[in-house]
Amino acid sequence: MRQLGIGELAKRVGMRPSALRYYESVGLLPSAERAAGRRVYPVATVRRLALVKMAQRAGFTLAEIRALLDAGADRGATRQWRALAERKLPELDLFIRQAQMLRDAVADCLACGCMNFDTCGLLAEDGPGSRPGEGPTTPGDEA
Amino acid sequence: MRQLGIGELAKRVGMRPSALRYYESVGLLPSAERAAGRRVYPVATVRRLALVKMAQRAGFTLAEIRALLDAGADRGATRQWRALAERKLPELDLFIRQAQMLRDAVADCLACGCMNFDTCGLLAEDGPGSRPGEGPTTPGDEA
DNA sequence: CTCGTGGTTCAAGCACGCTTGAGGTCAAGG
DNA sequence: CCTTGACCTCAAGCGTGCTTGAACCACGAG
Repeated sequence: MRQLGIGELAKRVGMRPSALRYYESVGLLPSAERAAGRRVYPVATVRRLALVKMAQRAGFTLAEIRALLDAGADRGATRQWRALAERKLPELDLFIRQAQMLRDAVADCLACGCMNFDTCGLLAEDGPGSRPGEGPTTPGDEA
Repeated sequence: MRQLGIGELAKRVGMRPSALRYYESVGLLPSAERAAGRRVYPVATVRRLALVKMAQRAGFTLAEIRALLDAGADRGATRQWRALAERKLPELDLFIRQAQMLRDAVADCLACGCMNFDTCGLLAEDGPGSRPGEGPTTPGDEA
């Protein structure tokens, strides 16, 4: 069984078939081969989708993920991929650090028995508030 | 200057005033004091908003964040907060691990000179695909 | 006094990421 | 044969998280 139907693929990656069709429609998945009209996926797609989900949770938009995955499809796209990747790496780092801070905050708050974030003594007076490297929403961003 | 106008607060946290009004409207920020009809925020709000952004990036919905922040407002909410926090902690951990995997994947791909994720040899054949603890969504699959 | 700036409310609109519904095809099984 | 069920397409709908627009108010500078 090196090929998967859409239902089975969906089950494997924990999504709904409709989501996979949607991904195809927006170019995040290549148009799947059809057998008797039905989509048939190579098993490798599971991997691709795992990457997609990971990137998504890390705050990438589907468009960005598509850019990352598709790079290399033509020459010059590689350049784009490197650019995007290099731009995103520090963001990703920042993001991980923040996630850890949040995790620790939640854990500490649970441990210290305080009632919430705001009130928690462990969290008092430290925040920078505005961070560099993630400027005010800079919209003209993606393609 | 221990008080901030909405514009200034927005600038400090890198958001738009409209977003802050929206947060107030959905109860994520307490209804701000008014001076001559205008919202005036204590500086501490900067911290609260930093927490909000952090949690948001970590995949919490605004409703969940509100729950986390507001817990303690009344008795019994504390129970809820603990429950939510305990439920979210492992999620947060999983999430951080995944973010790190992604980060490393991106970094490795950049380093190895491959063209993209899919093609990258460093990433070949390892994925579990479906993870436990985040089950296959299973809501009466399709029609 | 008038203007500009920056605030107010409320309703509507938008982008993203899917889901749902209508209407149809195909293949196996009772 | 005829139903069942998984799949197909296409269009419309939905939840979240804001933004935008219209219409109005308040304050300070020129």
